[in-house]
Amino acid sequence: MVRIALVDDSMVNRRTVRQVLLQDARHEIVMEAHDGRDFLERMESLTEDRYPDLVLMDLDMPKMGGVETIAVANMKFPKVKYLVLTVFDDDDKLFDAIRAGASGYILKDDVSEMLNEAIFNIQNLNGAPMSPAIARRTLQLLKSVTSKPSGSPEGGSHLLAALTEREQEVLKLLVEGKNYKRIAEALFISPQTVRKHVGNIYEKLHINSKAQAILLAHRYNWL
Amino acid sequence: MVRIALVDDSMVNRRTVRQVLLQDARHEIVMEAHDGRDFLERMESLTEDRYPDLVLMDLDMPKMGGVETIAVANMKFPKVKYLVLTVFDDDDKLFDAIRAGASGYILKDDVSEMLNEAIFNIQNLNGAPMSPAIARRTLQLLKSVTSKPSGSPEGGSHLLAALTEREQEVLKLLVEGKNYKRIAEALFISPQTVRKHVGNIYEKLHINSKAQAILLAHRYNWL
DNA sequence: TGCGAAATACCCCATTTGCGGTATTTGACG
DNA sequence: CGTCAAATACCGCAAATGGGGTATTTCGCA
Repeated sequence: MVRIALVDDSMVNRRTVRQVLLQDARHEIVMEAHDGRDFLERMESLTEDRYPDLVLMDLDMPKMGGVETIAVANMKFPKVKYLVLTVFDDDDKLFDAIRAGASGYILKDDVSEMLNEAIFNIQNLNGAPMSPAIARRTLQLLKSVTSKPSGSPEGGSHLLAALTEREQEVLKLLVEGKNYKRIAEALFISPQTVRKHVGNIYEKLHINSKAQAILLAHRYNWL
Repeated sequence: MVRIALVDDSMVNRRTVRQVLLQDARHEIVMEAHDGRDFLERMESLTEDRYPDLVLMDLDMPKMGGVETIAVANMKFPKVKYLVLTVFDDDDKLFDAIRAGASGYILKDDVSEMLNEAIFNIQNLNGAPMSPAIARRTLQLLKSVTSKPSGSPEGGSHLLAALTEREQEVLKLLVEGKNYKRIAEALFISPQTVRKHVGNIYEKLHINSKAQAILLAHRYNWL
């Protein structure tokens, strides 16, 4: 069963989507929210085992829009996937949503044709479903930014190279905002070991806090 | 009718693809070539009205690879669409193919399931069909080259607007990696007050650590 | 074969942070 | 004048973090 949350301010839209969703018996709607704030609050009141697997998110909502919501939710609930369902097909919205961490982007026009397939793709193939028109824009965007930026990470790459592979793995998770315990869980090692690695990393990079690690990582584009 | 060309050095592959293609009676195979050079030569011997509408292109071929071929062909025959069919799902190949002008990118594993649908998308919806895994990579690439086009303070700062001016000042210093004491010094207030502000900020942004604040700030380009 | 780098794991301790409160002052606005 | 939001400031406590160690195992390579 795929546990799904709907976030859309229009009840009519939710109703439509619900109808399409429930055509597939493996889908289960476990939450409905009418805006981003509402969604976050509902999530925060849940234990992890009750989280949805997938959130279908409208973009244009009062109080807190879809992009901001995805950005925040992606940090707090990184295992949950976010699929944008919207009427907007402009580059800015698409770009923002992708940057915020959306796993897919589907136009409402296409919902009835491809929503269920898209959910299957996200869940089982770890794919990134997009409406055809969106896919096309994505390629164009990707092509247009393909100007080979001059900011080649020369100063930083040699810094990174000073780290062992394991240390780089740890750093990556650290930069994602995870604490020692979560990093330990992700790497199947003890939190103590993580702390040791982090200590070594700090020494090699000449820094002394998590905040500085995140800053450095972003400055040198280790995203 | 969609006029289609197959370019693949393996006859077995061509045979497989042909079989899938011809399931749809609207498809017509007008050319088969075994590498890029072969394809270009055949194209050059044709009058424009005999060009294919769509070329299914393998990437790994002797003499002339798919990427170079697409790049050249796209210049010489700009009306023809190029759809990559390959076993490679690595970023470099994908990136190169898109830059060269591919209209879509499908993994050979997915051919039987989505090739015909992909062709329909390209022809009729002007879409850009991709295997789900490829779509995912595309999004990641797009995200990684996100250099922020223009400072759109409107785009995603809905969240930021929820903060008071003072809170925004505090957040800025927080994101620079300063601890409470340093922030307090910078703003000529007590560290206790800073902590209070930070608490309020976290509540408004629905986050709960300095690391998340830094991540969010960078995601929205409050650099 | 033995050395050293890397990874693992644990210890102690001081500081920082997140989170729950309460309280006072100030300024804007009806 | 009352009130409400914002800014200021403090208290306490538990958890997370940074900094200083030590010890064991593994593995490549000189």
